[in-house]
Amino acid sequence: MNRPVKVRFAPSPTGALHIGGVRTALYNYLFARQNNGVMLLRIEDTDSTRFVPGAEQYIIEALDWLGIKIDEGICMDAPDGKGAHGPYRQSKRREIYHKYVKQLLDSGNAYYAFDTPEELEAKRAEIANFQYDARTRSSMVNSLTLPADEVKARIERGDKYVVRFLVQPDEDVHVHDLIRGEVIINSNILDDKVLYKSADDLPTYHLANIVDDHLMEISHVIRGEEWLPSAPLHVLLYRAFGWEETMPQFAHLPLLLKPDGNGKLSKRDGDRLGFPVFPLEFHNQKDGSVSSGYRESGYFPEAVINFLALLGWHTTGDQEMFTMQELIDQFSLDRVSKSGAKFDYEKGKWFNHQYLQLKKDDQLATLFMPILQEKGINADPAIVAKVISLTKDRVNFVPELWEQVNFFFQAPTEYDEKSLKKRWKEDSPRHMQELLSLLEAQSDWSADALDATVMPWIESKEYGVGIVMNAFRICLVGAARGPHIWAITDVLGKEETLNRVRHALEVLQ
RNA sequence: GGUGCUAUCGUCUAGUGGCCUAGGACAACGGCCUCUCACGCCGUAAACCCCGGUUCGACUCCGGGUAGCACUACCA
Repeated sequence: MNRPVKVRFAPSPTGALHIGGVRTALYNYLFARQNNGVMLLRIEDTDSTRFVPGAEQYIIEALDWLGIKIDEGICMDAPDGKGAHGPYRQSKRREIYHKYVKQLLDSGNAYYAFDTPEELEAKRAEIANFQYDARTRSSMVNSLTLPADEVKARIERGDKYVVRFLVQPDEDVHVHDLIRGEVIINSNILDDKVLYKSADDLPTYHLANIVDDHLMEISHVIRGEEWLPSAPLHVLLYRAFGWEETMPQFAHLPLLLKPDGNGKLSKRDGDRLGFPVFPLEFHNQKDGSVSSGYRESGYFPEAVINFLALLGWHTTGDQEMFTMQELIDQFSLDRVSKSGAKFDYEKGKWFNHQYLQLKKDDQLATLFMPILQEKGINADPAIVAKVISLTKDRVNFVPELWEQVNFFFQAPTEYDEKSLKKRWKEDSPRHMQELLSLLEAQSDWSADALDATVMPWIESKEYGVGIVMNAFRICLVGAARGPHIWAITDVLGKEETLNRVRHALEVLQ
């Protein structure tokens, strides 16, 4: 059966979008685009207790920043969703779920259960590995054990109840996974999952997910590996609804793991190791916490995409740099690895370095200007672009440019001690005095002309190029670093250069 | 505990029975370049989890171990 490709990304608005979620969204997007399919965004807000204000907007903004475009559902230009299958927020779909829960109840695939959370808890404490299933449901309080009229009476009286899925025992359930192949799980280990919660009159993930994917005509469910254990339940649900024919194909993605140690990557790991685990900075309105983001850290979206795409997927060959279009062209689910990938932040930095080198100097200047202004510097964009061209190859991020270029805009007020110790010699003041006189007389300030004046002078005096130039550098920069010296004098100009030498001569002895 | 998934350099991975004395990238280390710091370039070190089996031949296939991970909620 060849259905049009339609995938969905269905996050819960419970906080900032985790980087693992971003990768899931990315793989969905790549798959959709490659197959001329549709990418849908649905908000799974069926847990009213975990709802975080602003999280949904955050998700939309993050995907937009990364260039993951949404064709249907909630998106930037349609905050309430666009498409023929709305609403796209599960909390707005209560009536729809009511209808389908009833269908399951009527067909005998689900039943009412009156056990309270406390009773269940007690049961779990009492019986090790207690599971609500074929073995135990007969000893619980539900519509299978209660007389029909009492069930009716309880419901009418307003007793709290949940609806549970009736799982038939002793059956091998087959799940065909596009990445892992055939996964077989016996129904005995499945419990009678709650499909409908009493607490907030909303379905659980399992029910809502199946109903929505069916109604929204999803062809492929590409999601994290944490869902693999419940995939058989989902298959059973499709069957119970009579939707097996159009059941989506499944692909369960490997998890993103901690850079060190074991376990999946968490927000805490980012805090602990000093890197963001969220695409954008997030201000949690619920608990007041602030989490750093890739965008605010100076990452380019292309770099994040490239980095993430390769964490769990690779083609044959040695290509490392991929544009979004190349990823779309080359992506394939059967080349997604089966094992989890440790999150290697260092490689992420390298990707950003590569993309930064690819940018034009004036683009970088535009990005850097606000940072300069923050430092109280109003510079000519052309000069900024010029100094960036001299220094960009030594940084990974735009904000790092500051420490590379600051001396172009601010004369050194103090001099790096280590540099002085190593490069400021006993003769340096005398050398600089002589150099000063030489440069004062210099009319042509071009790099070539300066070189033609200074080098022969050093040679004739036998001072040593390194000795003089490094001392000169300390005068101009304040430390032993920076681009080629004539590139620096070129930007500084004659007067500023001379002033810096004079100042150094006053301060340094 | 139960169930499932997974297993190549420190990390991300290439490898689909002979092309493998296992390739690339990040990180590490060394060298070159050089007025400095970087970048860049060149190079070095670094891996097939273990044990069986199948086969003329296993990193590749099968079985068993082991280890890691995930799930095991009226959370998603």
